[in-house]
This record gives sequence, C-alpha cells and structure tokens, in this order.
Amino acid sequence: MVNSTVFNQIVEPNWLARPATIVAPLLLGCVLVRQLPDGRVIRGLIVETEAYAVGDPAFHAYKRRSDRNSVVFGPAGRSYVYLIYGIYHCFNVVTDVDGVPSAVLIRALQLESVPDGENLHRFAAGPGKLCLALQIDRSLNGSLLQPGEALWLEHRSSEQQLAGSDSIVQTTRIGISKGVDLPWRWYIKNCAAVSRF
DNA sequence: TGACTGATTGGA
DNA sequence: CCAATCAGTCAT
Repeated sequence: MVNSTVFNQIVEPNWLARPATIVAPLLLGCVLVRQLPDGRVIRGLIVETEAYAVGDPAFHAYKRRSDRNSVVFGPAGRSYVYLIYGIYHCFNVVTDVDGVPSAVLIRALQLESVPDGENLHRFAAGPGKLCLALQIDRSLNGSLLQPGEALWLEHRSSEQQLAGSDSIVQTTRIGISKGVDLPWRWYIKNCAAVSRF
C-alpha cells in the first residue's frame, strides 16, 4: 500500500501484445506521457481510440510493408507516427505480436492543463491536435514506449477508474473511406475532450 | 462545403 | 514520371 496508490503502473509491451481491437478500448483511461527534450512532462488521459488491424482496408499496412508502415509489423510497445494531409501528425501505439501488423490510433486526450486562453477540453481533441499539443512528429516514429524515452503509457490510476462498460461508447471510425462499417472506435461517454460525439 | 499541405502510393 | 489519395482541422 505504498507506491501503487501514488504512482501509476507503466504499460508494458506484453500488455500491448494483443489484437488492436482488444487493446483499443482498454487504453481508454490510461495516460499518455510525453517528456519534452527540455525535460518537461506533459500528461494526457486517453479518451478516444481507434483500432487498425489485419484485413482492414483502412489500415496503412493493408496491402504491403513499406518504409512508412514497417513499424506496425514489428513487436508491440513502439510508436507509429505518420504525416497526414501534409500538415498534421497522427500517433499510434503498435499492438499485437511481432509479425502481425496492428496499431491503435490515439484520437484524443484530456490534458491536465493547457496554455492561457486555450480550451482545456478541446486542446487535444483530435489526432492532429494532440500531436501538436505534445510536440509529436515523425522523429518519434518507432520509438520505444517506456520511461526515459520521449513517450510512454501508464495504466489507469485508482482516481480515474472507469465506472464500467457503460461509460464506454463503441462506434465506427472517423475520416476513412474504406472499412467504414467496422465498429472499431471507442471513446469515453460524456467526455468533453472527445474529438466528435 | 472547400482550402490547405506534402509524403506516399499506384499506375502509365 | 505524374496524378490521386490521405486515419485532419478550421473557416466559411
């Protein structure tokens, strides 16, 4: 009864080494931690996720391995970051076992604080916006998600336990033109930091 | 609804 | 080589 009530447990690669459709809802309520080059730390509660997996036509790895998507073919516990529409970045957590392409897109965070004048609940409400807020770009693609690196994940603390499955909404994914019927998007119900309701 | 932006991809 | 596409965001 010492550290467990004070410090969050780190999310380990083995915990992520399951199908993206399993991990994506479990990541809701976990904390994404960003340590900036100057040492400052930004923490955000994950409130919206999407799964991308084998046989999924919307997945970047649907057709073949390439320079861009190679990290999602590797073992769980690394970041997959790509540039989208020429201007924004998207951050994913690589999941499932080595050799099975799979990832979870982190779509929105609830931050602890935001710059003066910014909306606390909207500053990281969207995959491009959260990468801006946490200064995530392609230089972090393939990085290990563990303390001491630029990014890591922590499990839900006792103060932020989700009430139960009632508090999670499962629906279809956003912004894609293929695989639109797969219900592989999850978000925390009634959370003002979700990108779209 | 459409403008913006540039890496990536797939087809000549 | 070139054209289309794109897991987004914001202003209109």
